[in-house]
Amino acid sequence: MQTTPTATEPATPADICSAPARRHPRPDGQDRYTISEVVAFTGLTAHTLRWYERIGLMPHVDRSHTGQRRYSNRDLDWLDFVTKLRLTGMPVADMVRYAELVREGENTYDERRALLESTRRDVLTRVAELRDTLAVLDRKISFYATEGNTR
Amino acid sequence: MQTTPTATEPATPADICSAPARRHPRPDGQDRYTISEVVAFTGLTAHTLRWYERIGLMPHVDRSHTGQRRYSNRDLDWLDFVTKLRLTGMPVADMVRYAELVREGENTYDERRALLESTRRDVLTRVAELRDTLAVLDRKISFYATEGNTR
DNA sequence: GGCTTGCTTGGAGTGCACTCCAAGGTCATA
DNA sequence: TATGACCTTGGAGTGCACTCCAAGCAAGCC
Repeated sequence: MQTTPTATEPATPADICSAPARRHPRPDGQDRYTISEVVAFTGLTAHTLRWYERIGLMPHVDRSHTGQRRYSNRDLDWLDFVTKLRLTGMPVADMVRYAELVREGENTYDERRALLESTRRDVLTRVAELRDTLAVLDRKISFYATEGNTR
Repeated sequence: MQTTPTATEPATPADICSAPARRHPRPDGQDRYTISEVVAFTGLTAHTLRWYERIGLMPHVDRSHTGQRRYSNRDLDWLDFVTKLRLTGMPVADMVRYAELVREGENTYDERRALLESTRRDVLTRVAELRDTLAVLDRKISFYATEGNTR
């Protein structure tokens, strides 16, 4: 899963001074975060995080001795990646498929690469479409800006 | 509504030789298309076209003497634009708002421009996000391509 | 005239991605 | 040890953007 020990930026400071130093930013923590800390990091809701786990999009999250979730930096990396995939418009089902491949081990490298390459193509198409749209928007905007100096 | 008489490319030829010359490609037709012709043009379904009209996303489509829809080139231009907006991820409600402004006339130019400019900003953000994602994908893909020469 | 194909409507149904709820257990601080 | 914020679960609910359905009218062809 080629997880690099990514040092992320301080992220949203949120209410860092109201509570007794809730230890928000990722870098200075150890490797066990509560669900609400992960919420603060990723911008996902707790509901969504639990849901991701239910549908098999998260590789088993560790638990405290009382059964509460404790996310690792590795989990956070995974969530970052999933978030990126999500905003390409990739369906959750496909992401689950990828997660399965990761669980299955190294002999799925080929299929994983194929999946990512297909996603890559989709992204390129999407970018091209957006550029097109941008051109249309610019034409309309400049029309409204010049012609539309009403009042 | 600054509708330019856009001459579009031949689009999908479809089953142009099976039926008695169904007059598919836009350019050579006059200004009245049936719903199924519009389906062939836009790739939208008839359901969606009727739904767009119901929710106020279409500026009143003309009807035949028996009440069937007859779309004009102007309508087709509008649909092209709507389709572009749609794939920026703009919510349909916002597009309806824009359609309302168009119906209200020239004194809404300012608001229309503001709406399009905000959309434009969204598109730029989106493109930047996609570029980011592309970088991540490329890293992973090249990892799988080199490291992953299993078998 | 009969058949097929296409169009009409209001309203109900679908699929996706969350999003929320109730009921209860846990944790940190005063 | 009590208070209040936080966490747990399964299952139900939500919002968006379609998508489909049934019932019926209309047009073109044999």
